[in-house]
Amino acid sequence: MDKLVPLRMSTELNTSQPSLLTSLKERGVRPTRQRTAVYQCILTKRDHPTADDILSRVRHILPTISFATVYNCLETLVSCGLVRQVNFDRSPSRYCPNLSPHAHFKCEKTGEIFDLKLNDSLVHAIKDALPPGFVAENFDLTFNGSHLSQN
Amino acid sequence: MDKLVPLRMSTELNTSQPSLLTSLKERGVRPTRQRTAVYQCILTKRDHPTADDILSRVRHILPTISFATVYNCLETLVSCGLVRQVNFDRSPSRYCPNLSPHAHFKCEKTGEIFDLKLNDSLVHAIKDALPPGFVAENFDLTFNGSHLSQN
DNA sequence: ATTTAAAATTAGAATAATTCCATTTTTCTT
DNA sequence: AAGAAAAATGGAATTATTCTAATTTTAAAT
Repeated sequence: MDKLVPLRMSTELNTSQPSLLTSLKERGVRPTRQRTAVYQCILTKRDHPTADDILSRVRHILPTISFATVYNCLETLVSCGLVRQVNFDRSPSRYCPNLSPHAHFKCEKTGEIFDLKLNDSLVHAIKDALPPGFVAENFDLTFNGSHLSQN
Repeated sequence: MDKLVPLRMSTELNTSQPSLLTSLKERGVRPTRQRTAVYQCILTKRDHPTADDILSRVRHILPTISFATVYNCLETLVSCGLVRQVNFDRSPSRYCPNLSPHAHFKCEKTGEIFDLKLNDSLVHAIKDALPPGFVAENFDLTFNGSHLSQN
């Protein structure tokens, strides 16, 4: 498959959740059962699952789906800009359907990953950190720390 | 070896380059020939080398050094806060001796990685993106894009 | 200077996430 | 229904990194 150019940047504002069908068809990518199921998994439980997590979840719906297919589907969804791939250091990639501009926070105690909304002014300020001659397609902002759940 | 607590955060301002000997001794970590050589390699050619790059460079000085040792040394240097580990997606980790607050920009055309200085106000603004209850030890900001070298 | 114990280095095996490959299946178009 | 293109599949391959067990080096104590 050719590498697809995402229509949206990971840091671009996007309020309306685009439908899978629309987004895939726009690019002549077939909305197969596997792709639909993988996407639904990511949308339903938004806990930044790994490919491994996704495989076991999606197998409840499509018991014979393979690892290779999960990776293929994820690649397609990321290329289409429907899903963001989230990496913390070199741990397994995680997948996130939130397309609005946000950073990621990983709690070192629980391993939980949180989306942190970035407001427009910060997004602008970050882009302004680029000196002349540097043109960015996207940026990633990740935090490591601890999340104090107030009980 | 126990996990070391870095004295400095990756995002903390640090003008004086700390000496290897001082930083290691402060923590009771032995300044071996291998560690010294690995650190020198990273300092000398600041092109964000991978462990593989470092192995071949350091072998000019210590021809028998092993891969395991390079990884061990890098782990120690990172734990001591003398070196930052830089990750872009899931490609091999790169190593950076620049301890001042900076982001990383990867040129998709050339693969080059650039340090981008972050001024204090932006560092503050980024930390302010954390909602109450989130305490970050550090953050990483990475850009992907293209670098237009003006000729 | 020797001895000793802890720490560090080493080579090679092991691990694990991801990608590749060759084949089969599905899907679209005619 | 047939043919062609795309996608899915299982398993093998890849690769960065970590682990392991044995050896060597180091710093400290005698």
